[in-house]
Amino acid sequence: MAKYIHDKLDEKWRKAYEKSGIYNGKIDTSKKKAFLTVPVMYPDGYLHLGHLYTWTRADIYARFMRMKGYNVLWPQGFHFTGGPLVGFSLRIKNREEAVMKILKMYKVSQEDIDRFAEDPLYLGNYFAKSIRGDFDAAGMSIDWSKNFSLSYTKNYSKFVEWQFRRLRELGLIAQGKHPVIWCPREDTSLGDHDRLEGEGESPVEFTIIKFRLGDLILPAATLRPETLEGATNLWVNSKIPYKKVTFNDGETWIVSDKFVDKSKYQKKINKVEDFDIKSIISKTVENPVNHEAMPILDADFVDDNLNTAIVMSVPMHAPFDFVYWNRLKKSGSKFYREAKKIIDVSGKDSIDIENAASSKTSAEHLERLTKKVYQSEYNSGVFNSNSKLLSGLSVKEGRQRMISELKEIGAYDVFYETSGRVVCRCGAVGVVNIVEDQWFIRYSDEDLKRKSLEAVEHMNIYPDEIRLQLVNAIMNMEDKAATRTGGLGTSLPWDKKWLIEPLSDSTIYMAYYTIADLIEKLDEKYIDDDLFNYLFLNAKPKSKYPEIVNEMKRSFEYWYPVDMRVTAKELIPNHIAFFIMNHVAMFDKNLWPRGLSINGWLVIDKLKMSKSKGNVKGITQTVETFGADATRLIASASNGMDDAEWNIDNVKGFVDRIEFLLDLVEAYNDMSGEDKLVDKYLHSRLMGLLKQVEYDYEHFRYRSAVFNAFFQSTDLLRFYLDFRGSSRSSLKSALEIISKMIHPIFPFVSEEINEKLGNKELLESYKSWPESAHTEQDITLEREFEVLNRTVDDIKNLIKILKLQLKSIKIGVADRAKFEVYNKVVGRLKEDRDLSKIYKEMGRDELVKKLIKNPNKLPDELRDYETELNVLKEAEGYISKLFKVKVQVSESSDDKAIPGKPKIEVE
RNA sequence: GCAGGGGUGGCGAAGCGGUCAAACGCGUAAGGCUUAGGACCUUAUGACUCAGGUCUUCGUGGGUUCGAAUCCCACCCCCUGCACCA
Repeated sequence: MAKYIHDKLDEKWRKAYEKSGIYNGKIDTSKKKAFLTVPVMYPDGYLHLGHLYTWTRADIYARFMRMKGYNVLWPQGFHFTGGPLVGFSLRIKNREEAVMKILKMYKVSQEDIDRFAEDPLYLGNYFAKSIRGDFDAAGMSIDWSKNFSLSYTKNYSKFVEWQFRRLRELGLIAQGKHPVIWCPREDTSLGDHDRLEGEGESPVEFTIIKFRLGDLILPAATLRPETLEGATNLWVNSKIPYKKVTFNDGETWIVSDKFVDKSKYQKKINKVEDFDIKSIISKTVENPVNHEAMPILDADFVDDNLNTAIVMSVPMHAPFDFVYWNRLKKSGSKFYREAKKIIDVSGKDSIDIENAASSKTSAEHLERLTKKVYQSEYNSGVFNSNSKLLSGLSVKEGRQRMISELKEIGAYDVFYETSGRVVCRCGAVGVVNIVEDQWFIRYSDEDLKRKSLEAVEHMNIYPDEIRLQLVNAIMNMEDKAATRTGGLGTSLPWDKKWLIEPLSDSTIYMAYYTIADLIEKLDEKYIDDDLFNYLFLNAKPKSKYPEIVNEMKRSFEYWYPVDMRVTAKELIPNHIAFFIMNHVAMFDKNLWPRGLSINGWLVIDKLKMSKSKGNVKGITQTVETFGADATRLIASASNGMDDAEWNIDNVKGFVDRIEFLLDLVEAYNDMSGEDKLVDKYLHSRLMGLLKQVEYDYEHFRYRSAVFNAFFQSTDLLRFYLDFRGSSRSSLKSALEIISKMIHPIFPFVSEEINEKLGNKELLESYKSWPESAHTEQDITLEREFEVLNRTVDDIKNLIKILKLQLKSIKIGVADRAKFEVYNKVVGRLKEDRDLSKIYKEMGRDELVKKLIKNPNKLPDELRDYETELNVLKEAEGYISKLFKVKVQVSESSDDKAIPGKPKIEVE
């Protein structure tokens, strides 16, 4: 038994590849090129199998392409821009428990931990190194000579500055105001990852309707200004404190105490005074649109965490309002009057608030109901004649109409509120701040969108469903805020207080890979916009450049555009869309991206479990335990972008089969059998698999690739040996094909097999992928081997049923005449399936009756008499070995012997 | 709300108009092996049968077709993303 000792084997071949320099992309104009990239990652922690999934998929592409004769460049950089490194450093500084536990688990020295807390760059470089080590251990064929970090590498920052000046020249940069969730304590924007609570919450625009009470303004905040004509009153809450705020524009508002703090980010405050809300309860304001009187009433559901804490009451369109309004009716209040319903919803979406909110009045129930009412009215509501202003309009139209009406009469304002509670890591509750001078990239530009869609149309996208998603993402693209105030990054060249944020400084960096190593050798004085214009936009050179610049230009022109970008699906609506759109904006059409391959998430079941046991498996540990090749099996977790559950038990079957192949590689040389039908079958099947596997690799269907290239092919070999196949040349050729088919996925073990077969060259050093096109498959023969397998199953079945002590087996293959009838029926069935007609045409043959008796099981494959007979005859020994009795195969004219289904007699 | 994806056996997951009771893997059961456990091997795993047979299933309800898990329509349910944040 050959033992699969992966660590030795891995090391041997890793070194061989390193020495060969195959991973280093060198210009070779005699070869077609393939430029592969995977997005840069943040070096803010250790790599785990989930990350490795994407990179392994990319690596398989790289290796497959090399075997197909392509010159492959696959560089990899890291991303330092923005918050992640700074954030991680801060968490270490705060000695957050979860973070410290991980660092301890990986045995990071105290000295390093202390430096992490002070120096995010040190931290980034530390983890970048660790991640590189993991990639190498797992056999990634990355060209590290072109590694750099965004935007930490100084020359890359210059490249980004050039990009932004160019975008500005193209009219794709704009400045404007922008609502952002803000930490009032730290005075910075509050990103998702900086939040203790409220991930995914965003600013929501509320309409403020100004109700006037003398000089005072009662600002009711609402998401549904269109219901104003159905309003009966205002609600305030006497249990919460209110203030009288005078703003710089001269208006004085009555609002909750809590609102005052929030409002200063959106309006300039002049003066704040205490206010006794009870002093205005029961007074009346006027509805600014229909001039009806609206009393100010007390209600304890008014929440001062939300907005102004002045609520416009619309009982027939808001369940909470209805419940409280209904109480007035019951208590016989003088303020009660009939509330008007102004929006109708037809059909089954209609909700009767009177019914739904009368019996059950729990807050949860009312909240759910509110959502439903809001949705159904927004989607299919129409204003009825109770609304003078909006009658006949849909709710969507009515809202716009009402807003312009309110603007006209000076009763309109807006206020942004967070869509849910947001809490900063520092503990402060987040508010919405309106940033006045934010810089945007104008992704909404129609011309840019149009050209980007054109780019997408010409891209190879795997799986192709992604194309639709990408088209939608681009069509719906709005302007993107491209700058921020905190974190790491490149300053905006014309407004230095801003840093270019990470999704905006990482859109065309793939072009920089092609010069990343060379530019470091160039004198700084040449590195400016003129250089980049010359290199990337083919502008006339402004200076006389040293030779290295021409080398850079040749490199860019050889490798560009990006042929394949491999990434996980969450980047489609943002990074991938930006990547495409910036290429379209900056570069000529022939430099636009050409390919995209998307994967889902990898869910690692068993590893999580072992983690809780304290038995952590990072990449290094996994590779040490199972070997690089076995670790790479994760790539087979899924065919497309579905999330894949991965179970480390899969590795067991892998080792078993690898050892089988290694054994066979030792043993095949001693075999000396003749070539028989089974050898033809073996070859035919392998050719079929090869064709399938090639398709699988080309379409990034790696689950299927592993299944066919590895599991199916080893099953086939096992069958061949069980069948007593023993041809030395057949086995050698089979092992050769299999080792090549599995090589992109299992590069190291396949090289070992390849070497033992006597091949000296590395499989990626020449065009080694076997051709399958010229070799015809023998489908008829394959079918007859299926007949054999089915017959064996049937025999097993019979023995079980009869419970007999088996003495001998007789197999009767149908005679030549039956095959003729059979093939005639099959041929006829290809024309149409009118069974009664066929029955008439074919005559009252017993066999015809049998064949078409069950419409679900109509035969559809032609069969060959001689092949069937010969295959089964050759299989006599095989069947005899299986059942350990004498087997006799002969022709039979018995009715039970049907083509494809021989007669079986057991005794 | 907008956009995208999905509902198949105990589980994961193939199939995407015709040998589909449904690949492959896991789990489970029985047997072999073993001092025992693990690993490994064999068999079974929708129901009813017992000479290779029959019936019922692929979210729900309709439709197209000789034939549908696969195509069309409607409905129900689930997941993901929605931007200044990686």
